[in-house]
Amino acid sequence: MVRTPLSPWERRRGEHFGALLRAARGDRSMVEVAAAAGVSVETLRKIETGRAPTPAFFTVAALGAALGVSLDELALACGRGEEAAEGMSA
Amino acid sequence: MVRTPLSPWERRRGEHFGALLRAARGDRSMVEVAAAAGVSVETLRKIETGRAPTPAFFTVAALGAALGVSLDELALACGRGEEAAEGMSA
DNA sequence: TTGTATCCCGGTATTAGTATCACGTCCATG
DNA sequence: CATGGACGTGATACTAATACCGGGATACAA
Repeated sequence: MVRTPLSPWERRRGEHFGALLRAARGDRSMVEVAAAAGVSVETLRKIETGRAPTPAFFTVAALGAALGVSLDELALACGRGEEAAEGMSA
Repeated sequence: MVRTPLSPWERRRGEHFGALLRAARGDRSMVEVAAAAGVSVETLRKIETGRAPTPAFFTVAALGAALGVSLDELALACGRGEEAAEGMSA
């Protein structure tokens, strides 16, 4: 076992992350946003449903651009309460 | 063969992305930043050298938090090729 | 009813990310 | 010179993300 098998909280973070994206999608259809972001509808669905808890950075960036949401806010909303934000002693 | 085998410009984007992270790391050591971000040094090295052109979103988020850089700026600096790929022939 | 459009889920296939191991190198220190 | 730190690279292992395929359910219009 060499790779980290996705912690439970990572799964939950993925669900929350997908919920944020779905909320940002609003009334627009998945096909609409997926096409705008340049990803497949299946991928968008998996991310929104949390079945893809840790999507690629540029995938999220494209979705964020298509949805008009900030990546920093997304990361902040999902990464809070985790050591991912440590090291800010600067 | 169903997955997109990473376009050449995606590879270049990954190199540029890694260069940005390395620049943001400054004089700090890889071990330092990798530990702060919660990723392995090898992963950070691969991302910086561009051998991992499309890292995970939260990995980038952790690195961005450890380095004190904005995810939006990172995506903007590298993701501009997203829509530019339509007319980018070079 | 039929047709269309949206959403949703299962499986499948391939690539890619992440982590560990082992090697070598450079530089600074003892 | 020897040692230790950090950097770099190659190989290896395993999980995960992405895309494609088929299915289904619901809602609305013709």
